[in-house]
Amino acid sequence: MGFAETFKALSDPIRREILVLLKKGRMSAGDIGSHFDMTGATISYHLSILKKAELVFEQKEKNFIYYELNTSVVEEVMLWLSDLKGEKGNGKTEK
Amino acid sequence: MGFAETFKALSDPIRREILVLLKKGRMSAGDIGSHFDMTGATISYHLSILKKAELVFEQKEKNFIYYELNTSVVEEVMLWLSDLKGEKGNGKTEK
DNA sequence: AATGTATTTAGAAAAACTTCTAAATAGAAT
DNA sequence: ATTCTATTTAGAAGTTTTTCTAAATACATT
Repeated sequence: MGFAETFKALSDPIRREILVLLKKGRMSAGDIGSHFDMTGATISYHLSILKKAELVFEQKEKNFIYYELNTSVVEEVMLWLSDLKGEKGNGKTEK
Repeated sequence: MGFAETFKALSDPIRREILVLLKKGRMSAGDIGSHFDMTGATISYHLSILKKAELVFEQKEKNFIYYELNTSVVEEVMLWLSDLKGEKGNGKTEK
């Protein structure tokens, strides 16, 4: 939770691309990594940040770890932006 | 445009708070600064980042500079998130 | 013209971020 | 049990971000 972590996670292009990949469905860390020209360790670092932001969750299976998009947090961010835009809502604000 | 700059701008809590302040209407740099325990120079730095991200625009008047929220970029971010979530929307960006 | 007010720019220091290599962990297959 | 495969953790290097102080700019007022 906390918009700080969520927006920070979204602020990196690699991490946004990972999220877009996950739109199609869950993927293992290795499969995700194969889309980028970086070491597995670096991908693991990015996944850990997405996980901390709760933008993804993981499922261990055999010796793979699958990552899946968590759309509910995406929704929360949209609500914050919607409120910023001055959408009806209840006028509550959070930083 | 460029989501990189936009999300990066949104990733800082001070900058998000500035945007929330601007919900009520335009404010001068000084008025914005008075809400925070930081030097005017630092506020100016944050405003420059919001400006680069086009999340705000400025209007010079006398020797004041007024800042105002740019809701259209907020809207674009919402669309990106909506697409990520797999919304149908207007079908602009499918996969 | 001189001073004051509002804001930005420059430069520097500290903290945070991104990336790598190398090593560690955990489960699967031989 | 040993080795292979998938992934993470640790430590270090380079880069970027955030903040400050001090100086600069620009307009307004005296």
